[in-house]
Amino acid sequence: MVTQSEENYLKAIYHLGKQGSSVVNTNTIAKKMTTKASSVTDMLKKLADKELVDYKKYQGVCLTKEGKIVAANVIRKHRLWELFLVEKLNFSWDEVHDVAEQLEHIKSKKLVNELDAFLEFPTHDPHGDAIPDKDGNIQKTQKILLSHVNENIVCFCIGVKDSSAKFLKYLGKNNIALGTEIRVLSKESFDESMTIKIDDLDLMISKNIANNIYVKF
Amino acid sequence: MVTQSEENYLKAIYHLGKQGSSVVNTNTIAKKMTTKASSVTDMLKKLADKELVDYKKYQGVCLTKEGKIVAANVIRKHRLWELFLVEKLNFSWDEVHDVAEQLEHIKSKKLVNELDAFLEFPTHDPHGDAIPDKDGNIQKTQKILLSHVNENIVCFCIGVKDSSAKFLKYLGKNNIALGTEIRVLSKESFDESMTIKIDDLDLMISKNIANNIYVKF
DNA sequence: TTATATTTTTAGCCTCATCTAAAAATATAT
DNA sequence: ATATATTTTTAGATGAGGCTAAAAATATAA
Repeated sequence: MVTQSEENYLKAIYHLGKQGSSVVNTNTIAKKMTTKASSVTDMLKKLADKELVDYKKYQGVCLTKEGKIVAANVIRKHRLWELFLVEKLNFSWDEVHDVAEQLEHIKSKKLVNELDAFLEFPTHDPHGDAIPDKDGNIQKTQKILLSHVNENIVCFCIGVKDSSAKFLKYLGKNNIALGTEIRVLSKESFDESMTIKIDDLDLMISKNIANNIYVKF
Repeated sequence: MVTQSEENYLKAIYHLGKQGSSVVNTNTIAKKMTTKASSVTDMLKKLADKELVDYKKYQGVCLTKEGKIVAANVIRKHRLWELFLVEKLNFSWDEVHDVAEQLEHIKSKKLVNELDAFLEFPTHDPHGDAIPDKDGNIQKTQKILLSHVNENIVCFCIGVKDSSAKFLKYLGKNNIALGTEIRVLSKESFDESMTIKIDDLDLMISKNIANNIYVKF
């Protein structure tokens, strides 16, 4: 049995390394999880005993095959629940995270599969992140930062890098959601701010904003 | 903060006394929760400190007003989730319990209220038990055991006393569900078995079965 | 009413996940 | 290369929730 806490560590390692394949440091994990390095060390030992991570003292960790499957499954559940909350229960995309953090730990194969079917086998969550399939495989799409799009090009919002409630609220206020069409009108080379058109409305955004929106063509 | 374990104890006390108002013994709780009496005593002290129960050493416990609200809220969540699983995710009524035991502990006011609305403000769960409202008030309906119904009377299944998977499976096999019309054809005074008609099919049931089905007229 | 049985509580110990403080290993800078 | 800084691990403690075994309170029976 994998505990809730163990699942959270596996998820963090998965997110910090590329799908958990590259080595992640103790301190990095501690920061991500707002806990102490000593607590991380303890947990890494436990996860290593269970063969969910490859861990060498002082050398960092990465996930084993089994560890990746567990992590991907937790993330799958998290993202399915997020979508459920937004699509069926009127949550806005900045409200879903805390609840999904709880729901992702519910243990029931049937529940996940039925939820998946109920949502008609979605591929992406409300933030544009891909939902891993039953086997933990995750579909990669060509994501480009809005800040890298040239003048007079039309693109579509497919996700965000910063998914803090504050940023999501800002996007909501300016009618930027998943699928929203964005035309880059002009780029200011001085401060790298840009003017974009959304629903026939012009909007000036800073470099910082443009750097946190993923788009595709 | 009320922990998951505390919620489970409150729920047990609620179920064992009439809505937690009557005094419940340590051993009774221990049996219900398949734990040891000593563990129960420890928890009762903790709950008493938090003013969720009224507890006097050796004299048993009952819930305080606050304790009742917490318990009713957990039960409300449990029953809403059960209904969700059956109505939206194709669970059968003998499959829902374990998952609902997990889901009932998810903390989010918005989630419960939206789920309630999504299910169109239901009053009863898939086993026929009333769902407490937001304030913890529970609607009582006139429940009669099928075994007490007289010959030639028509009634409707509104719930079960025994909600074990085994019993629920038996009912499913014989097409007895919530709302099913049941006509009592004859009662055998010798062993108190009865013959009933369901969907034009005659069925012989033992006293034990008839004693675990609630009906109304 | 005294002895016996049952129930409940106490005392002490265990595991899990966390912490602090100190020690050990590794990395960086002069 | 040696001293200093940083990172990581170890050692020992804590609180929650559970356990066993023994003691204390209550209930039952002779």
